[in-house]
Amino acid sequence: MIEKTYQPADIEGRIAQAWEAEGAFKAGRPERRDAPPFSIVIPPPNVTGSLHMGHALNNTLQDILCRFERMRGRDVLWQPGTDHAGIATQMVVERQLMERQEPSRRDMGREKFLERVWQWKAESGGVIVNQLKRLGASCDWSRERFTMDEGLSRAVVKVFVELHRQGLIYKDKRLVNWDPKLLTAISDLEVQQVEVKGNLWHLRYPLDGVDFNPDDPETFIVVATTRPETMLGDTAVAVNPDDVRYSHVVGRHVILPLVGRKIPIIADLYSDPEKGSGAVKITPAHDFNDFEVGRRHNLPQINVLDIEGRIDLVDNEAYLHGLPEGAAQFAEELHGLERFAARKSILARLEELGYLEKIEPNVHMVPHGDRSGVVIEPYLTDQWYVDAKTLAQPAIAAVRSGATTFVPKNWEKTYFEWMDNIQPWCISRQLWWGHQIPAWYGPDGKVFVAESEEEAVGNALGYYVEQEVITPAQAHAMTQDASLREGFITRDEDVLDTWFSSALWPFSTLGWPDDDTDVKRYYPTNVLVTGFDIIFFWVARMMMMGLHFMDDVPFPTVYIHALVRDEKGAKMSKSKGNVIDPLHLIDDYGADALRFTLAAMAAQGRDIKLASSRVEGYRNFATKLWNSSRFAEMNACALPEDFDPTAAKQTLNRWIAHETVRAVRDVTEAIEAYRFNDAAGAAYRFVWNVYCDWYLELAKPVLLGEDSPAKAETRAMVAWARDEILKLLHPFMPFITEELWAVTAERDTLLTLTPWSRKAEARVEVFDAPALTDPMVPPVMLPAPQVADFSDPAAEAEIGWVVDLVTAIRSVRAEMNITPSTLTPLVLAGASAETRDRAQRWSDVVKRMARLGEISFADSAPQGAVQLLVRGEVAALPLKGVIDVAAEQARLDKELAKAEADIKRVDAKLSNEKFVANAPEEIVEEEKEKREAAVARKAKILEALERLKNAE
RNA sequence: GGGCGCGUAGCUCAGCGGGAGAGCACCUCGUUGACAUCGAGGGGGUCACAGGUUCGAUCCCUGUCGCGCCCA
Repeated sequence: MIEKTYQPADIEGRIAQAWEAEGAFKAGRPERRDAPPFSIVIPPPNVTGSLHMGHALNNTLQDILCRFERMRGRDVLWQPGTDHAGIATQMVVERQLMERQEPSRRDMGREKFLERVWQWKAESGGVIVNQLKRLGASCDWSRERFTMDEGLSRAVVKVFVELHRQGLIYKDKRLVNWDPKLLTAISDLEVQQVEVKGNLWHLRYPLDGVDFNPDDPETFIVVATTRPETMLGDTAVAVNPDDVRYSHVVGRHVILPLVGRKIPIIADLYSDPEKGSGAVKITPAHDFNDFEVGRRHNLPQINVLDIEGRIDLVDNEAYLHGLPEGAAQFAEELHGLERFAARKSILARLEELGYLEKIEPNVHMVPHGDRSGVVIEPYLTDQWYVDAKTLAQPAIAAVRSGATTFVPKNWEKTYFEWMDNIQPWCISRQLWWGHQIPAWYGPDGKVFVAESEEEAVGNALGYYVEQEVITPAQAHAMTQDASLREGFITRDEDVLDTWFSSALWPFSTLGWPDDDTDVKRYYPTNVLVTGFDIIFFWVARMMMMGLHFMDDVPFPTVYIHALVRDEKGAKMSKSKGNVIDPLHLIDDYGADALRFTLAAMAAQGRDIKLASSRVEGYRNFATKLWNSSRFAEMNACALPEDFDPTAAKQTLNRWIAHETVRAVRDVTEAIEAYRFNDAAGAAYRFVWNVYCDWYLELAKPVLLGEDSPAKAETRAMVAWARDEILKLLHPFMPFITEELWAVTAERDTLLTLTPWSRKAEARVEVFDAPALTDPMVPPVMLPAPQVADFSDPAAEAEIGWVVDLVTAIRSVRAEMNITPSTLTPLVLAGASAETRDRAQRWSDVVKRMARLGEISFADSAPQGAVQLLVRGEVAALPLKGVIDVAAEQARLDKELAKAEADIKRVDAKLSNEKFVANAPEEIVEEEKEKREAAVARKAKILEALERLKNAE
């Protein structure tokens, strides 16, 4: 029995358990061993994260595809899991330690701290996974993976070692985005540019060989800078080669104020004549652009900050090199000053000595760490890098050749732009939580990279024996006893960027490198579903690693979906400025309503601004579906064995079969094309505006009438169409459809494993060695194909007439303010034989739905009647005395004007020679038909007006 | 400064070469036996603006204005 009211909260948990108990979402179910696989890897959410609207959308769309393909008979693997989120997780645990007033990370040491992280992960790391389950995500949860798992860690080590061996991973001294609070390098993508009101300080750098005089511009050159404190590390002044103001000084030198270093004036295009003074100081160790300029001109790199962003000059060889007497004292005075304090101090000194020309307010972008919130320091350090440029080449080629395509296609441009300008990928992080880099150093700093410590130590000891640094006996002892080699051979302390492991996700989760059974079956995956902000994070890196290690793209299709405006609120709701929490929406309206809303709004290429009223609207849709199933149940509608909808006798039943087949086709094709909003829209309209509004209403007289073959057939058809609807909606609304599936009949299987109906026009082919990368391989478990091709234009014409007639009468009744209790007679004037037949067949229904009394026929409409045009014929409501003649006249006049306007417009077109000559034939034909129809309409309206006049 | 995208009904959004649609809101009517989380009917839009291409432009092109995002 179906419950009286639809209560999503009551069914969702129970249904989820049913799926779980059946193992419905497990990949490799025995009966699908020979089915073509369909696989998706989830873009692994951050283990510290919780479900936001973006996740809800992303996973709803993946789930629609997975459920759809599962119902089409494929062996679906939706691979779930989370990533270990190095910085974020480490920060969460550190905060926890602080709150509990426990020893800090550094106090407890690395090993103890990592234990605590794992403990945290065990206790709180699964939050988002459970939230995804509430959403209904049909992942194979038994295969859940974590980037720090043993298996995935082995993949990481193997990839690192192999890339290192191939020269694609190397150690280099370059500028990185340094977080002086977290004390680690971070990626470009973790840096946020924030607009800051600062200043542009104009500094006078005295020219070498002349006496500096602040009042004589001939004795100095002015440079403008936003970061005066970095002047300590300046190694040149650059001017634009085309800037005539400075051409005479190129090649000369300046003496760096305060410091006393003699540095050259160079010509470089980087210097923009329009900006500041046109001359710019070059600090290769503290600015990314300057770093490049420095490389072009072989400038020294002088780092003047320590890891915490404090001035670091004492014992700084690079800085002190070549400085005059007294430099050491100046160095001591500034040493240890925090960078912003140093700025003040340096500016004060410059001003005092006449080196500060002016201060100009300046708004500019300053990089901030998205986790720490502090200003990021471009910082010169030794880090590990991936040669991304080399790895990117095949990844670029794969998209150019179409081996991987983006949907929508315009995102390929973004992809290319990034890939073409890709920089070396800094993969080391100065953190503890993550994959520790498999590199060991000897006493001279020589690096040994290997998959295991034993191997690395063996290689190292062998090398140092050969170099006669140690004796073979010492080496042997060190091999045996790790404590003996302490301080001699040490492991790199750093860990790898989280994205390094995420890049391997499409194959590491399948068991690589330990077992390639699943790799063979499920790689490449069929599609990656993600937001565009993630193209750089995941798509590019997965492409590079997949192509390099699997020799194939990780996915032939990348579906990029819209962004749901998030917690910043600016876009969410103008009035409230609040986030909409998907879990609250699930509480309020059910997961199905939320999912359907997201799907319905997921039009390609547009952001989603979600209004909860939309969710409410789709919850009402779910209720509608629920109640229509109740109606079917109350009328004992059940599907008999071997029911063949195409063999139905009743026109109404043939009509709904026809409409159902069409809906199945529309929905199927839309999902195939990733047009989720069209799919949802087609299903919605069919269920509500076709099945509920008309089919069930038109079927009521039969269902409420006496038993007959027609009634039996109708009961069967109501049930058949309902089942088709449940299947059609299941990918979108899995919970309610599964529940209704269970309570409306005895079922062999869960709905989620029930075959999808075959769409019309699909090629009926036996599954035969398809390309496994084709996401739209025909399914193997196909039901009766004859249904797919069914179509009945005659039934469509007849029911269409009924619908039009009822609608027209209702409309005019409302317009004339005729109360529902007034039953009006209907006269069909000059009706064709076909119309007479139809009218007789549908008399009961039309009477009931249009609130009619008797239906009769006449040659022409009675005098003083309201006359309606239904499919070219006149339907008259004799309402003498009831209607307002003047109002009816006005109504007809309006219609007449409309018809005349139509004729005029079409005539304008048809009389245009160019239109007739240039427009496609079918368009011209269409216009002619439109004209004929309008002319006929006009004639009928004129007749009607005439009769109205006579009535007066 | 460069790139991408968006300005369509009061609100949130579809459509995108041949006289514009949905959900919500609004107005009128409805206690008929699936459903008031409902039913019937209705009002409401020079599709930002200006040019151009075209037989024809909300849709394609150019520019302007407004807004958003990404990258410098």
